[in-house]
Amino acid sequence: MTRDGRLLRGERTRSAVLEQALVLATVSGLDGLSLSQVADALGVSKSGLFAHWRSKEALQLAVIDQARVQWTDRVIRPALTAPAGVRRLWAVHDRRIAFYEARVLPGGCFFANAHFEFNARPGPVRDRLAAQQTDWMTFLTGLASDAVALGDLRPDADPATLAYQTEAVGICAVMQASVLGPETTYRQARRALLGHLRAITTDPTILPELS
Amino acid sequence: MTRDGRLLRGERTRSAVLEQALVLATVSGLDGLSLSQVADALGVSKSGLFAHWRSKEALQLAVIDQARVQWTDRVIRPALTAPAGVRRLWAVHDRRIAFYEARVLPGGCFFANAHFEFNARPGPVRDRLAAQQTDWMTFLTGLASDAVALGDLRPDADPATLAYQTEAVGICAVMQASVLGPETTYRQARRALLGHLRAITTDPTILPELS
DNA sequence: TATATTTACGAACGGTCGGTCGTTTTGTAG
DNA sequence: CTACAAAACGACCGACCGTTCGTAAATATA
Repeated sequence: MTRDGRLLRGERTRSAVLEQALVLATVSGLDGLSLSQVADALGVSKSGLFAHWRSKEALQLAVIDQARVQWTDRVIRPALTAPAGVRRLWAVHDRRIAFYEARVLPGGCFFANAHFEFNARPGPVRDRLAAQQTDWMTFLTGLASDAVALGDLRPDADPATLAYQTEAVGICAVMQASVLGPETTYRQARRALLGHLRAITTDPTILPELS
Repeated sequence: MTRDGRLLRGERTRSAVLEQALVLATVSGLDGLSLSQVADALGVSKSGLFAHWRSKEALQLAVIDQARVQWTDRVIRPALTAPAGVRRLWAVHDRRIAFYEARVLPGGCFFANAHFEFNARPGPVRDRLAAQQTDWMTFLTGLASDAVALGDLRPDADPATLAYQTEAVGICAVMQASVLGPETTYRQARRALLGHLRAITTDPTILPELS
């Protein structure tokens, strides 16, 4: 247990900076972000940031980790309360859309923004983003696989394809929301996946109705 | 017919700049792009660019138009040779994936990258990107609608949902290609949509086999 | 030839960027 | 109170940004 007030202060500002940087990164981009921007938004000095991170890149990597923590807390963990199988896969998708709906991040989805920003720029940032993406797809594929193994889905359903479709519908949602309007888009995003799941499930009664 | 060699020279460099800027924008971003970068890549002077576009923003808008022309030439127009109906919708998707596969743009998809870069930044650039996106979705919805009207698809198929799913699978493809590998991803992207189309068509024989 | 017109250039500007450094402030420990 | 350690600051650096401006080169017209 840390009782040193100096360290406590450091950790407090450190986490405040990460939170703010995560928000700003979804608007200006993870690279478009400027350190002055972050510092000014928090009323701290730019040079003070270098006491916590040696370079901008180090801060960017920390922001990625922060985004992952947020995603786990607000999307994955709540969804894990649903029973394993197709209902849990649906819960993850539903929570994800709810996360977008709640406008937690003004720029929509940190991972989508950052991924498209860095996917053609080799380096540690791109690598970490890619790792997050593979982890996420592995997670989704595992959920789909469980749903098949538990008999919730027809045995010929391909977990990889289902994971791909789930991710596709989710990404497309956050992409279109700012253009076609959130309400229409998110309804469409739920309808598209739920309709598909109901079509391949062995027991439609365990899934919510199409609205 | 313009015969003035001065104007001809201007148009030549103008289009060369747009072509180069489009390529670089998919790597560095439409805003991350720097004018020196574009100028150096072509061996022209940075100040010379301002003879053609009054500001960086004007160039960005021109690049968007250039990207639209390229997209029309390489995706839409070739697909229009397919017979109207579900085959044409499939042809558009297939050509789109082929466009990604051909690595025409090193950063994957200009519109996806630019959209995620600007979707939270109000201004003329965002507005034009949004307009392109609505046009594209209108186009896809029209194709789906035709497919229903022609009797290629079951009458209860919803064109808007089908357009949404088509776009989702396409976007997800270019997103995942750099992470999961192009071959797997693009096969998945084709399989996902083709499987869905075959499931809702009235005559599966007019569509290619699932591979 | 002389004169416009258009494209393209080099030099320079103010501003912002990421980053460094020495110092001050804040808190702990003897 | 003194000595020390961590956090935060202000001033400053070189590099690059988008942009402006006066000028030279190329091409048209007379």
